[in-house]
Amino acid sequence: MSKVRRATMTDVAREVGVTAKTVSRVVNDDGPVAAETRERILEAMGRLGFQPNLMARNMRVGARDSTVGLVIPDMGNPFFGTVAGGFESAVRARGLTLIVGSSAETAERERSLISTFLARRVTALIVVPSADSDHRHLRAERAAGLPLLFLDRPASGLTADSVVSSNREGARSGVAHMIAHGHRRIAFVGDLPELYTRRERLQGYRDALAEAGIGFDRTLVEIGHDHEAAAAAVTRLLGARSPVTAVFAADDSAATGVVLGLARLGRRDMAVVGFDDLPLAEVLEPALTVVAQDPAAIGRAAAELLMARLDGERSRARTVVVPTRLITRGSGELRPSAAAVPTGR
Amino acid sequence: MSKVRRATMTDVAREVGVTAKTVSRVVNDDGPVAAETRERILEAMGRLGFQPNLMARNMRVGARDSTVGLVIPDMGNPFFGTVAGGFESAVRARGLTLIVGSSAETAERERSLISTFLARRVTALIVVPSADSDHRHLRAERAAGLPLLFLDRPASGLTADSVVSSNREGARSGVAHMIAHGHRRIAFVGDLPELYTRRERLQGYRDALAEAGIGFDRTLVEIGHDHEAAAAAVTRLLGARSPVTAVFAADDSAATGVVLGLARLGRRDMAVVGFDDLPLAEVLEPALTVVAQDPAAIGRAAAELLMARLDGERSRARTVVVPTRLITRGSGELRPSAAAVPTGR
DNA sequence: ATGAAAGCGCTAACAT
DNA sequence: ATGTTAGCGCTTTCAT
Repeated sequence: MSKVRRATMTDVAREVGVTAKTVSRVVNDDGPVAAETRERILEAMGRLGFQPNLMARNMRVGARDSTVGLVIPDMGNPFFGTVAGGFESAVRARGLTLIVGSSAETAERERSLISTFLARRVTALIVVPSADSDHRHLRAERAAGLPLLFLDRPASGLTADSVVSSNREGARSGVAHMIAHGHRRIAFVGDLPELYTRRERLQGYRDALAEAGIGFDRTLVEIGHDHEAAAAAVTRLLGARSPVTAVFAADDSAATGVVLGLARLGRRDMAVVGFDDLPLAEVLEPALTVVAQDPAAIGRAAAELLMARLDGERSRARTVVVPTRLITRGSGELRPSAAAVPTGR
Repeated sequence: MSKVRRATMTDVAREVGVTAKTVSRVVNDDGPVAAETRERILEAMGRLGFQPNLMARNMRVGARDSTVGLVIPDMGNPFFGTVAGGFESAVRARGLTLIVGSSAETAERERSLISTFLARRVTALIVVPSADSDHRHLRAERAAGLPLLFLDRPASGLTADSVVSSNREGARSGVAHMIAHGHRRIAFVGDLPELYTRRERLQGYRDALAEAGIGFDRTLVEIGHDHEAAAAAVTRLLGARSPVTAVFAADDSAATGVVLGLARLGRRDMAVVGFDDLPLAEVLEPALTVVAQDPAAIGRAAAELLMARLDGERSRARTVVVPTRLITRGSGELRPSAAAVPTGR
């Protein structure tokens, strides 16, 4: 019952009366082995419950560990979970295993995780950078040929491959959608201003306004880092002298809060478009129109980029932009309500 | 730019003019080193970008790999993601890293992942079993002292530690809640019958009925494996000669489908209680009453159990049941509507 | 077709 | 305070 030594190749070899090398040949299908010897070795392996020690193998072969290190802000966030899943299923055929950790959006935990992963000699490193992190310390790794990839947000202080959503264009299309339905006073509710994704989406919002010749009003831009903050923001926006008729919620947390705030106010007449799809979006009343990201595709794109690097592709750093898609369900198609339309001059 | 050899302890030692062992002493804070030597070693380490090779260390120390292998059905599912996150933050202080893979609910992928993890010599193994898997093959590992833990569902063919939600009692309380509000015809909509969690929750449903002296009617038990199936189930249940007045949705997918189905029918008068909380639950109209699980607590409980085992606890297999909590928000408190109440005999 | 020796990077157990 | 030797489990290289 106590921790017993696992069978090694040498154990198996001794059982059969051969050398470890011969067992190794059987295990790796490498070099000739007499059919009968192979039989006996396989039998002994089964009997002893032998499993080759991957650590030892990787070490001797001088190969890196057959893992890919992944640093994400939060494992409970289905967006990152789905990205990770898409990545994992794309690389598993190659014998790569995923090793993950949460940075909790802090630069310090991010660094400590990266450092653990490097110590493990991961085959490649994927990072979703936290807001205040700096990646210059990875330059040496990059120079040494370690495939490095940044996800959802670009690296800072370092040029490297990255995969991101089409944040700007996605946001632009979502806002343009509401403009096309007659809205001119459209609020932007999003995460903290230092976040890359928020900045990009805010740009997209401004792009859409500019295209339509609508002036940018900074009082319509609110921070809604969590549900309650976003709900409060909506209340403020609707209580203003010249209230908005539509809201663009730049991430799922903001969208949830906006919907919540509107529900509390009993307002069903506001147009809303969210960024990032929500499982219950179609159940809401009105059903929520969103700019959907494709997290599984992001994971797959990351896998492809990385595998190309592992296959020796030496081209310069690439950024893959994964398209978003507007899913219209009702909330974005509401026309400006009479009640909310400014009384005019 | 090509894959360059990483600096080793010997490289550092040579730089400084000492032996690898001395460098090792500095790195591991193990044994005395002259202050000045230490300085020079640290300097050289920095200059060469030395990072100790964890694989080599683990191997020499005869320790297992400092990782915990985790097999979950789906990384994109926030429930499992949050469990994993809770576990990870609890074990990180111990220097353990999480290595994960998705089984996609298939026994075959589950086995292949387990096998990869064993080959890596993980320190412990955590598995969320897929419906048709068999864990007898892990008996030898267990006997050899590998800490083994089953999550969310028990192992099959093997006695081992496990952590589960209080599925039965949680479901009982959710259904009892609706009974307390006057409902007697309550439907059960859940996942496929072979799933452990569904079976337990169905038992809880029956417990609640029995307590209230309400007969069990198998025609009120429906399968809603995905949203659409659950929505269709609701339509059937309401179209019956003697329609239900309340629905217990035994998992989040069923709950989403039930809410969706009711919305399509325009029925706001049905009591609904879901199992497992949903991010938008409070935004629904009426807001969704749920039996909430506590995935982070499940992860922490798993970490504690496992760490106790690593510390040598040899007691027999334990099952930790993590409590659920009824969150009342409105949908479970609706009284049976006149329209839906059976006309009586 | 099989084996012997050496070594991957590190550390345990002894020296000195 | 530092060094030597040996070996973790495996594979490479070269013999036989």
